[in-house]
Amino acid sequence: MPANKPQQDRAEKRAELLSEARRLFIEDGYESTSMAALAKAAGVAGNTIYWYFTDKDDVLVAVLNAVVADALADYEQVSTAPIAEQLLWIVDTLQQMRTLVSTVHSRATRSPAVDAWHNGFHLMTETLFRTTLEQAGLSGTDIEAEIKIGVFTIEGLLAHGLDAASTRAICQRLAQLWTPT
Amino acid sequence: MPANKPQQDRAEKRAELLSEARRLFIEDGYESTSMAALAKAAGVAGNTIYWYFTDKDDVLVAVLNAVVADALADYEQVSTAPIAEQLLWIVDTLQQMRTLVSTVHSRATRSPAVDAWHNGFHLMTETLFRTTLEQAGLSGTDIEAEIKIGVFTIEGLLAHGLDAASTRAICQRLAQLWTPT
DNA sequence: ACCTGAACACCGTTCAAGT
DNA sequence: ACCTGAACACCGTTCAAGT
Repeated sequence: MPANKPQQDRAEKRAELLSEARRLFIEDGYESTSMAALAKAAGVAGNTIYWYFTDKDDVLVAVLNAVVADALADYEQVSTAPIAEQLLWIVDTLQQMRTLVSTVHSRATRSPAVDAWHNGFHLMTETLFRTTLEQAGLSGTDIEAEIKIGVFTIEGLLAHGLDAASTRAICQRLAQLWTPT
Repeated sequence: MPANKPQQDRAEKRAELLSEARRLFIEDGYESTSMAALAKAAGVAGNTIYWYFTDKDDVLVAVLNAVVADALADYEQVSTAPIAEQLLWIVDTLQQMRTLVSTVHSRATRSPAVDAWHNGFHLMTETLFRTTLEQAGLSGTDIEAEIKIGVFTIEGLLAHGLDAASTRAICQRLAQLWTPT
């Protein structure tokens, strides 16, 4: 009868490990968090993690998905706001994974799993931008170039952690670029 | 009498180690190149490197300086070309350190030496952009925002290695943004 | 001053053994 | 199915010993 009970427990334990990983990766960084430290924080032996995740990069991908899922869940709040406000919101929301941006780029060159996640994230972001730009009535052959400029700028803002004033100015300049005169 | 002869030899040997490091870091990546592999390629014992460099990050900084120095030496060729051509040249030239871009961002969070280099590089690039934009007759309060957008876009192009057509389109769109109508 | 072999502390991961 | 202690191969770095 209880055919899904153990699965329930398994999912819960995985979620616990994931929660600890998310906290440690964001607080201390991916490289600074050893599998031993993660296991200790979760109260299990070092190698137990490998029963729930294939390797350390798999933990990273799970953390990234969790952070992005939370962000998307809150997106509706601003989905109808002006473009500049949307951009600012995206940067602020994803700022929590500031330290993970460089990690993703670094690991993507070595881990196929992280590379796949990175490609998917860019695809999603560019689709989001394209929709927004088209709704704003933008047209022309340069729309693809503008999307890339937008994505790269967001990525740069995330990675470098500028002060609030600069961040705001850049988002507004970017939005202005996309507002037909 | 030969007070500078040993220094000469020392500089040569350091240059040899640096040359091997530059090749290996760019070909195989920073993380994939162990200090042991670097030493073997240079024909010395593993720990000999530490007499010429303080640590692995110090080798990285030396490699980065060498690559940028070579690039700047060639810059005069295009310093009077149109802005779009200048941007394209910068991306093409620095493309050789494509794999190192993510490494720099990743290591900057852990190594003060790499962080210092990274800050200096951004300062240099932004100064270069500012000069170019002012010469182009651009003014306004948004000039700082535009510089950042430019730098982040270049960085994104370097890190992601887009195809030639996309790269060209983005550089032209960026240059167009900076050309007063 | 320069170079080395050997050791150190750490890392992600694997494996045989338990329940 | 799930968890563990112990081991493995590797890493950057240090140190005592040589010349």
